[in-house]
Amino acid sequence: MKNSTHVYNPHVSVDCVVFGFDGEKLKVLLIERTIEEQNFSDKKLPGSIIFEDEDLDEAAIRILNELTGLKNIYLSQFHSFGNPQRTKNMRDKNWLEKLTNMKIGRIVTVGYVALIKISRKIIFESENTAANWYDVSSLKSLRLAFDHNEIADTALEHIRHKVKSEPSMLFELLPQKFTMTQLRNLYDIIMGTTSDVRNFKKKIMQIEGLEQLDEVQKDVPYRAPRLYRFDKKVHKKNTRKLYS
Amino acid sequence: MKNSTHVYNPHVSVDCVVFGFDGEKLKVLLIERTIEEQNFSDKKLPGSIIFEDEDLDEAAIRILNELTGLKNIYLSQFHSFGNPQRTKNMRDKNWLEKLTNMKIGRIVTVGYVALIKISRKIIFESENTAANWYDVSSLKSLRLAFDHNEIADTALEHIRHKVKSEPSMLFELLPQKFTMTQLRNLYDIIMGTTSDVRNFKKKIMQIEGLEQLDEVQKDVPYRAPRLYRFDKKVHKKNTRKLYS
DNA sequence: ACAAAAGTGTTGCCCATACACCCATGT
DNA sequence: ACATGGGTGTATGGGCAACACTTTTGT
Repeated sequence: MKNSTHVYNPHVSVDCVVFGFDGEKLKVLLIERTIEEQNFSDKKLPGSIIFEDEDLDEAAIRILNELTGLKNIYLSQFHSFGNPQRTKNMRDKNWLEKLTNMKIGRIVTVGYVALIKISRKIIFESENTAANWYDVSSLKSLRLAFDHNEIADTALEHIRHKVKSEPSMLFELLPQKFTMTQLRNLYDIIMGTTSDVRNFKKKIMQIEGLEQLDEVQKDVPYRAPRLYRFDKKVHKKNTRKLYS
Repeated sequence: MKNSTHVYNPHVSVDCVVFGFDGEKLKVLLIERTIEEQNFSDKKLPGSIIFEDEDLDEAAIRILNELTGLKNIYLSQFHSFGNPQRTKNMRDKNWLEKLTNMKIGRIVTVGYVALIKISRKIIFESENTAANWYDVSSLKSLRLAFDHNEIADTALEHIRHKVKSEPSMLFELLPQKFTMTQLRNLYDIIMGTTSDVRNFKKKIMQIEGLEQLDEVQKDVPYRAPRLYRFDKKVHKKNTRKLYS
């Protein structure tokens, strides 16, 4: 603090790791980045430098809204990344400076996890950005821009922990009506487990607000599975002092 | 991103919530802030704007080292705070600008929890700062500078969660040799529980590396309690795939 | 002897796990 | 009829919670 010549203010950005679930695989939303001069293309996490009068949560909400058109997305800040080297790669740096019309020295980024229902058809083509879902399992073979591989890995760790203390967050990834198998698959993919069918059902049905419907899935070439839904309001009402 | 006139770079700081335990109470380390012109005095968390080429973790290490002279302190980043209003209070703003000799618009801060053994005698008088331990329970009646009450509360929440998944972090707060009662008190204060003496011992003794010594505490006016110690190396060696 | 805190085991209960067979549907 | 995945119940063991009396030491 005393030697203010050492003090420096970086840019601050928010990066979002957006998870989705297609019924079988866990997905991440990545933005296609093309650098035409170099005939080069890769992927990055959605993110943006924060605006002048914007809170961090607000910035995350804005980024997701610009990208998907959706509001009321489940968001959870998980970690901040400030390694001075993280924006030093020349390709990344040039790309950023061209995009923002600013000289970029250093960026500290705040990481957010977002969970969205992949079922909602979303317009992923805002002006100059294209986004696509990628299997989480394919992440290790993708070289994302900046330190986005590290950020995505940390995000995965984060939701793993969070599912344990707050399993109801799983329903943010499922459509309004879903089958028990989908729910169990989702749980197992995130947690890296292989749950027993019967035991899983017993345990998960303890969650307030999760209820079995008198309805089955249509158009399946085998015995139609029953559908379930999750009522957030019922859940919140009856889940006050839980999460011991 | 498209409207770069909205983009703005704030300062980035790291604030540390330093916890200690004196055998009975959980303590936080607060810095005395005096504004002589106004004959005013209050407290704040230790923190600093990050240096130009410094990672966030490094900044936290530096802050704690400048404050206590210690190295190898347990550190854990827990949340970032970026509300644009958080540095808008005039008293805080003037104080900051005088201290840093810079115009301060906005500060995004990254919060760290630090755990230290209160037993080590520490020099808390670095040049112009004085720091003292305060009971965590007294926090709600103290009006800290900036949004430091909120930061401290979030830090407490954080260690509460963390103790559950990683109870060995409790030993960071205890002296090298400690009694079972101290350990249990510490656990109960953090978790807000009142554990049964026998059950607690059974459970906690499952931790690898925690061992009972053939030694008792001296100079107590009642039956001398036995001492325990925690061996970090033994713990790490035998605790690979745990924390399910 | 008394005050103050330390130390120590057993039991019952509940929850988590393990496990196998029949059912419904489409081809 | 067969292939595919859906759906269901019970028995067992381990871990957690409840619980009370004796020991040590200083005054």
